Amino acid sequence: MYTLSEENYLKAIYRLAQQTSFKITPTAIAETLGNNPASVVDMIRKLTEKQLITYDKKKGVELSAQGLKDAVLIVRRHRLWEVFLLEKLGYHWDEIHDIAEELEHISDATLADRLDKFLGFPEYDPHGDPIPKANGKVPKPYSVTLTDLKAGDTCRVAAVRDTSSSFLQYLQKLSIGIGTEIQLLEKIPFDNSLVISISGRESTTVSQKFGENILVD
Amino acid sequence: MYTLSEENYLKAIYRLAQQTSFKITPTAIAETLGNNPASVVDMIRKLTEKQLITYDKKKGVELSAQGLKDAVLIVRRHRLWEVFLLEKLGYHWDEIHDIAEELEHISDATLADRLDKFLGFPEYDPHGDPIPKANGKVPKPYSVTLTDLKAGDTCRVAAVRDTSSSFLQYLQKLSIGIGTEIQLLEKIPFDNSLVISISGRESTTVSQKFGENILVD
DNA sequence: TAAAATAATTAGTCAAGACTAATTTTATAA
DNA sequence: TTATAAAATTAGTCTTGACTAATTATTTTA
Repeated sequence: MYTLSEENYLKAIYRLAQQTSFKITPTAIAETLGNNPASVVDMIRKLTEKQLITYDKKKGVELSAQGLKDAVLIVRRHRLWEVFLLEKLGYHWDEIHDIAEELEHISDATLADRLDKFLGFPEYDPHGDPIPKANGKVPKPYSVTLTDLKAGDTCRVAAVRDTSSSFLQYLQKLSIGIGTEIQLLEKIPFDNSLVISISGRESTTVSQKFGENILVD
Repeated sequence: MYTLSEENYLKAIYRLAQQTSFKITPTAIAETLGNNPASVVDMIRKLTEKQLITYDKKKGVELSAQGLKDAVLIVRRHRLWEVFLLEKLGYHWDEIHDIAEELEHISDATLADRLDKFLGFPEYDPHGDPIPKANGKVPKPYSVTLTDLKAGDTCRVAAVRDTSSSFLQYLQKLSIGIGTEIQLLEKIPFDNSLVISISGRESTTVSQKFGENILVD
């Protein structure tokens, strides 16, 4: 299909498009991938030539129909492999992301669909992200974060935005997983820290950054 | 661990060492990988620097202890993934090799062992090749080929040497699989063709090349 | 609006890993 | 044993996808 690099750019652009409503700039892509903006400009040229994206100073980078289709497939594969690693091979929450980053590039045409069937057509991956369907349809992802709540509100954790093992290990330590009930007790105006109660237990304080990475139902 | 290329060279050298008793030359490696001998010489230098192989005009290329260990792990991963693809995802015999060529490079440290356990510690892959154990021990592969038999001998197919889909599809057409009974009726001296009876049915003639790629029990 | 800061781009470089063409070494055959 | 063929090696090139440094555009901010 494409090179590893091309696939990673497509995926990064797709993720940015999902997460933010701002236009997608070379700098934003560079930050996402940990690359130099100059390298990104090169790849933008390449992907534009292959008609996988369009780039316009005003509108930023956008996926073409084909680019979107390809990006969705990569995300589908990633999330299916995560389910496999967790459910079938017994990995933990915080271990699966990096392995799925490799597995998502396996290119066989029928692999994703076979895996999907083998796993029983799961709707969400272990981080709560929706798994794109075989037809390319993507269930609407959760979008309300803990920081969007008002003091006093109670919710359940539906998904996590950051899937790094450092974040997931922190969640583990706090006994937070998908489905955990959280009540927002207070927002500290100074730095937007959040005082929360996890599963009805005594209160804990977490940062704004933490709250922005917890998606709730 | 290593680059894709390095891993493929290690695997190719390992396979050659298993298959032939001749010394392993740059040309032989080049043929195996479909590369130019000049490229092979470059990589021999690189792998020698990394102490994964030794190279001596007299002895040819040999894997070091470390190189052997790494090569065996790659082969272990390849064969385990083949079992997974066939048994769990329902792929056919002739489809799994190429996908496993990609999957074998997934580098997580515990993946092979988890997969092994998940699959129930299989001894052989779908082509009859022995799956190296977690401790690096490799069960002795089958080594007697159809061409080694005498006219009149009967045997069972234990493994196939060539795992290309063209060969496997040919076997499919002849209704030959692992375990199939074959009797060698006659060897044609002119070109070493073999007249065989498959599962006791009427005779078929196959080439010497064919016979060399069927390992029997 | 002009100055300063930030972002985007260009130009040139580098490493990996392939290639071709040319040369040297080794093996085979007359 | 010399001539020829085959194999190995060297030298130089190419592509991919990164980089840095320098330059040009575009935003912010004073």
